Amino acid sequence: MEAAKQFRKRNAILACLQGTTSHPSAEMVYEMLQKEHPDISLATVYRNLARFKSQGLVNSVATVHGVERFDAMTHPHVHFICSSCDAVIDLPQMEIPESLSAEAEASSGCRVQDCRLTFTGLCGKCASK
Amino acid sequence: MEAAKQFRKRNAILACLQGTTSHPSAEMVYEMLQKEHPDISLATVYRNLARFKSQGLVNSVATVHGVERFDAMTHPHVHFICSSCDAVIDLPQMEIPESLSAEAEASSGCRVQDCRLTFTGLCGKCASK
DNA sequence: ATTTTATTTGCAAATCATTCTCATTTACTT
DNA sequence: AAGTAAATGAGAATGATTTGCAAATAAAAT
Repeated sequence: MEAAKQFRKRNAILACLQGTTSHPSAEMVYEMLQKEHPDISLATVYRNLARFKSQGLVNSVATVHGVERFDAMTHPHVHFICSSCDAVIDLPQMEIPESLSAEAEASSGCRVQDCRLTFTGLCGKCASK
Repeated sequence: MEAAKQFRKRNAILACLQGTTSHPSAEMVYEMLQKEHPDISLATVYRNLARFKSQGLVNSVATVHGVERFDAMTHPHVHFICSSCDAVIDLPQMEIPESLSAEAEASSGCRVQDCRLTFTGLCGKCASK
């Protein structure tokens, strides 16, 4: 059984994002793909991340120290950013209350398309140091 | 009655942020100060914004198209970002439920220091076009 | 299968926001 | 007035991201 020849690198980039919960940056994706595709270019990673974003396959969930972090999970969820180690962590147990978006629209006249809830602080590891 | 001579530009930068609800970027602050201080340098704006941030006088509330946006309001509140015109708008009517941070800590073992709730969509103006 | 056409990619240069260096200016202290 | 420390301006440096372009790859047409 062969991997499809089409879009080999593009698919690898998407698979990389889908196979991790670490919310990597473009550079992190590039490094993660080095073994599998030693000849990949960083520009290709950026290009395809931009494409995925415009297709709704991938979201940018945060910008940490000026670096964009990505997530292949399209279902909106809650994140935690560690200010010590810069980890971006899912909080899958938590739900964003449905009512919030409606409340926002009602109180402001805006049309809400997306809602993001992000905590900052110290992750478990860093807190215990 | 005279304005203090001390820190004239620094104070102007802080006053600028405190006198607007538009969540400007460093560059926008720089432009807003052109009349009052035509000789100010962009580096000074960046330097002082960084200082204010580390002093807790100013928060960075969002990064829009790679550009950091600032807010002199330290009381945590809810924001709306228009994906069409890039406005960052306060939703002062809305409260972030107190319980959320506690829930996040309980479910994750993280120590929450800050909580940010941000909606994205079309602002009133852009929605009616 | 071979030619034609369109898409994807690598590389390097360009861009843009932000930070840094360093010489100068400003304000405070004596 | 002279000394000292902090703040500033100007421009160079940095770092992330984007872009231009030519080469490689894949798809379509023959």
